[in-house]
Amino acid sequence: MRIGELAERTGVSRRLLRYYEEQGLITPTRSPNGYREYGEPHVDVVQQIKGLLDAGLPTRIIQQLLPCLDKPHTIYAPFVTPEMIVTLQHEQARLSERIEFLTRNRDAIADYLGTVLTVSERREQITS
Amino acid sequence: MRIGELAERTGVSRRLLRYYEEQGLITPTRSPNGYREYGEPHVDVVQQIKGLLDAGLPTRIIQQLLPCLDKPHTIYAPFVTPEMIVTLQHEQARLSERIEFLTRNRDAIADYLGTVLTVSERREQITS
DNA sequence: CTCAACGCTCACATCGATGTGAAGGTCAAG
DNA sequence: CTTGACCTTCACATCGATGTGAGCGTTGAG
Repeated sequence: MRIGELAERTGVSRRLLRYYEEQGLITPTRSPNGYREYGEPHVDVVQQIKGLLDAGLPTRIIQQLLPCLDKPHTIYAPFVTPEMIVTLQHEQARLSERIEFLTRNRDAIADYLGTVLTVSERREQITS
Repeated sequence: MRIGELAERTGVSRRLLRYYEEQGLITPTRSPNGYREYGEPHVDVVQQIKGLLDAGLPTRIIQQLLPCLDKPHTIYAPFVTPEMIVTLQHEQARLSERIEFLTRNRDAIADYLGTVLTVSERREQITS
């Protein structure tokens, strides 16, 4: 498919799709006329990228992460340098921290909402 | 304490502390001479802000979140408008999505690392 | 053939989070 | 009284993620 269709199916603008490519996150092939050609798997990859970006990860990290996020679990082991492993472990730890932090905050909000809602319920009973 | 100490204790630059204030996230008092004066609780708040920012939340959301993230669980209920509640519920949902997404990805990396490490162990046994 | 809809590249604009520095005020130690 | 280490405001710079548009090529339908 071409860039327009992919944009529509992923909700990511054409501009950004080209940007992702520039950042080395996706590498579509080119038709003879120079048009970018995307395959079906790109839909998932782009959504993955979008999600990670939304989650606050920078593209240069996403680039490191992507190769180990595909389903068929291809073994890239021979190409994996020790440095990459270290980077991945490091990133994994950072992800965990982030998750923990967000969870704590979400739970705090839940608590708060719980309290607030109970109180306003009580108030409703009184005023009614 | 003044801005320098707070910066040192939180690891957040003076510049950013002023920026947070400009964004309405913290409101230090002023000494007669115009210097910003921070209290002990600001240390925690600033670290909270830093964490949320690192987690990818924009300041305008953090501003909404902060009032319900303090420990003594003050009841702000009387001041809470229905719109704010809706916003909070919405933000809570978004946080959950983010958490879920990050968790999935972290686990995928864990899987990958698991596989890669096992393979390289096996290789070591062979070559040794 | 022409026109609309799409694609391409390139470049400049914006926005939020930050850095950096200028020009000046405050204050404590020597 | 001076010097150095703070503080102030203001403004411009940068960086990453995005938008927008100009100028031009491609393609398919009428």
